[in-house]
Amino acid sequence: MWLSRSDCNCSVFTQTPCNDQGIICSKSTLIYCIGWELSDDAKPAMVCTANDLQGWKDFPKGLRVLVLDGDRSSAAEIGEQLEAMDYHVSTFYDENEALSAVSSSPEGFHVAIVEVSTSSSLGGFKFLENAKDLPTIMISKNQCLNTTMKCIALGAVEFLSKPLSEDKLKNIWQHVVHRAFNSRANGLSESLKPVKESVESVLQLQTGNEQDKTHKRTMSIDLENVSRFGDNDNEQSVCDKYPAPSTPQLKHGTRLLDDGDCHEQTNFSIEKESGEHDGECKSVETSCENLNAESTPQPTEPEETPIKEEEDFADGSKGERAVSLNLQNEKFLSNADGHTSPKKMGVLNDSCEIKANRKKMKVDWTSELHKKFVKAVEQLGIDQAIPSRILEIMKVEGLTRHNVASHLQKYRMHKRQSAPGEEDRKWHNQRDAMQRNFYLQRPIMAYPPYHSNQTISPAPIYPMWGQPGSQTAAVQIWGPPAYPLWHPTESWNWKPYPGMHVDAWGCPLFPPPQAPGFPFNQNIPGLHTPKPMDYRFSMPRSSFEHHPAEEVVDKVVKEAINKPWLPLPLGLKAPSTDSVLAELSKQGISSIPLGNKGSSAPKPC
DNA sequence: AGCGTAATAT
DNA sequence: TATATTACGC
Repeated sequence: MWLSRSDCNCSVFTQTPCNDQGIICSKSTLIYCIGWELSDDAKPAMVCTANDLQGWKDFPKGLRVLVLDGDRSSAAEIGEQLEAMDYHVSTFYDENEALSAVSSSPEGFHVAIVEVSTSSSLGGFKFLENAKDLPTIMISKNQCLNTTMKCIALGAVEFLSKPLSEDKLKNIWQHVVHRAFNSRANGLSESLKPVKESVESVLQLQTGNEQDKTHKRTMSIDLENVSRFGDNDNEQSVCDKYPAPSTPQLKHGTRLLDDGDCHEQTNFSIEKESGEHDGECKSVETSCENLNAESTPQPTEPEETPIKEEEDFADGSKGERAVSLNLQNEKFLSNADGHTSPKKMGVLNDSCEIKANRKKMKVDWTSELHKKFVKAVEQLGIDQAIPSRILEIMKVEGLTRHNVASHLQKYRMHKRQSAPGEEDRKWHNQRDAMQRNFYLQRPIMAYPPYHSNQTISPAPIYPMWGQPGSQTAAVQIWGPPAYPLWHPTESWNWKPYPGMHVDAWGCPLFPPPQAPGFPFNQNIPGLHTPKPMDYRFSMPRSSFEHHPAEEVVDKVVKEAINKPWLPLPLGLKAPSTDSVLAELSKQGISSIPLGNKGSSAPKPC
């Protein structure tokens, strides 16, 4: 059985197969409709029986729409379309008339549709700026991104291109409901309450709350009863910060951030959809997090735990938030998905913070924490260093034996894989690379992968949110990042020459060359070998970026260095002492501190 | 039960 | 990628 659009006027309902209980409205649909997401326990509520659909009967009939279009024929056409949908239409050709109508009768309109023309007057903008209490949809014949952006920036809830179709118009009620549910509690105007209550009422019926069935009524009636939608106080309503969902069918300027995987207009994947709403419906997160909280064990003192929590973002990628402990201050890493949008910044953190306490948490092995760890390991000695004892010595609240075991596993692996004295640098370099990468790429938003290495791109049809060479663009558009960048003094990862610091794996040996096999790879033709001075500014040289030959050589050389007691692999000759010394001399190294530190020295067989 | 390790998941 | 989780053998 399928839910057809005609069965339910809520036109964003996705068509979802269901069991014989009735009709399943998708999760995303409900988010759109009601502004909050039902918990897993309440999932049966998403099963709409034919009877329940009565609650939405005639919805959204009666929506009062103000139309402002200087072009009379165009205005008439829009009016006809809207009336055909049982909306009540008030048409204006002049922004001043429209504004005075709104101010004299604020209860008269639920939503405005305003034409903005690039050629003639700026009346549309004037109306937009002066009727902030009214959810306003801007329309234009020209799909100019600049205009679109301006409209949205000025507070429009949506931008639609003309000609308007029924598909475009039938979802405009969402903006009304969205505003009703997303105004601050203290800013919720009396006129919004009926809308909210109506929706709640119907939804409670759907959740099987029998006692509410007596209050069953249709949305069309409730919309008629709404007096007005404006906020009474001067406080900016939340909806200004979280625009209502765009009409799903449309691919216009406001959805340029789509990463190319736009689905059929009414066929959103639940995962993606719910992700997109992470930032828009606070109550969505609250409800589902409560559930998560019950199943996810919490640290005894979360505020003292070096914990990160992961956040899912719209594109499925994740960001992390570090909730710091007694070791350092809280720092936000924000999302690394490059998909940041204004609606996800700033106030949005409210919901994110709620979320923060729910999800699995990661230990952020910061420099200091790692130091503590290493200190404990060294104190215990390599033989006695077992997770439980390390944990005892570290005395970090919130840290679990499992955390330590996991870190210990990695620690030992690194010790095994790295040459003595090289470990430290290697460890640091890895994090260096990662975080340089993080720093460089973070501001790049929604940048197609095939552009990633492009330094000169053709004039884009749409603006890029950031690209190599213009990374500041995104920041300029959306304001400063919501996350502080890594602070050098706080992080071991930003030391200019991390290898010179002995706070991790062992004793540093050399200034950081590009790869362990420094005497060799520099002689391989075609390999880019930055000078030491370039080191800090070069892009991270992960194994993925290495030339395959370089990677192989690195591996072989590393092996040879790690296990000098083994014969050299076939085809690899030991460098002559002279060549090594010459190379070292070239790099400004006159002596080699071969002394290894403590137990980290490998014992030859 | 705790540990080490490897594989796998997040 | 880093870290967590899991499975397994000890």
